[in-house]
Amino acid sequence: MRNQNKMRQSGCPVAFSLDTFGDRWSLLVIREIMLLGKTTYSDFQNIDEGIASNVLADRLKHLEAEGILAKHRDPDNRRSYIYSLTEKGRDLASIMIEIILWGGRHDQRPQAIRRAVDEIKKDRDGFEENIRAG
Amino acid sequence: MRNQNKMRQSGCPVAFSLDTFGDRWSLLVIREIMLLGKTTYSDFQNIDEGIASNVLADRLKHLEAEGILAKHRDPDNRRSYIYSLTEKGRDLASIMIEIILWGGRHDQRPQAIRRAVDEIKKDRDGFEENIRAG
DNA sequence: ATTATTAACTTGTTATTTGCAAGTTATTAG
DNA sequence: CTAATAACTTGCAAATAACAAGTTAATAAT
Repeated sequence: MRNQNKMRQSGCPVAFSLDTFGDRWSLLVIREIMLLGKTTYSDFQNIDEGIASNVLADRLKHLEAEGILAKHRDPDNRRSYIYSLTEKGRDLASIMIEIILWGGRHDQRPQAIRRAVDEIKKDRDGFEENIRAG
Repeated sequence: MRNQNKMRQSGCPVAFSLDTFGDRWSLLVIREIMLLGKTTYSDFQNIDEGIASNVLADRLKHLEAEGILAKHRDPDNRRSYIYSLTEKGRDLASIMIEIILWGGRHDQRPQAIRRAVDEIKKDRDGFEENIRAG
């Protein structure tokens, strides 16, 4: 794995947070679950940004170990697993929202997708409560 | 450099944000400037978490290219440069605050430093305005 | 009942990035 | 004039990531 499990023990809450969920792929997986309702390994493999299979496996394992994600069998299909956010994972909602809003403010590209940005601007609290409800 | 400059063009604001500032070292450098008043290359080299010199140079270059940091000569010492946050960089304040708060909520380690957490809890708006004032 | 397909990974290999030690250049301090 | 310092850069080994292919168990199709 990477750097995250070394836990440099600086005691800083920022470093702690980053060690727990702060890398590109972890946050994109969290986005998929939190915002796009994706739940399975194959859902994540289809992420637009294209994650490698071994890296995805590594990140899922790490996020589960950190208590951000939970993994359960799919009751309707014994070869599937369903990944979901734990309470601790849903508590990332406000960070995710701020990341989206910042992106919305500074992304000038024509292909920028504004859907989530607009939704949050319209009713931020509702958006957040919705995530936290699980 | 890494991955960040590939800009996978997914159009997603989360991916955009992560490509701009979303890796461990970038965020730790931003923490140093935003919260600890550090401004120089040698300040950053002394980060508790221990960043490699070549990686630091890479991240500073990237953050400057992305318009998060500005680099100016130190008027009092011609061999120094002073790095500072741009408006766009200071606009990361709310993300940083949420990251700190999340860390504060979930870091159970005895050595966890609560200073910033407590300050933000006491007066979040003041804390944020202070950062945004530059 | 076989065979094909799917889901979730794992493995092997190559490419990229990181970490670490040392070196460079332009100041500034003694 | 010599030693330090600031900000990098370079070289190289080690760790990670990307890419392609393979494995195993379970479901779907014939």
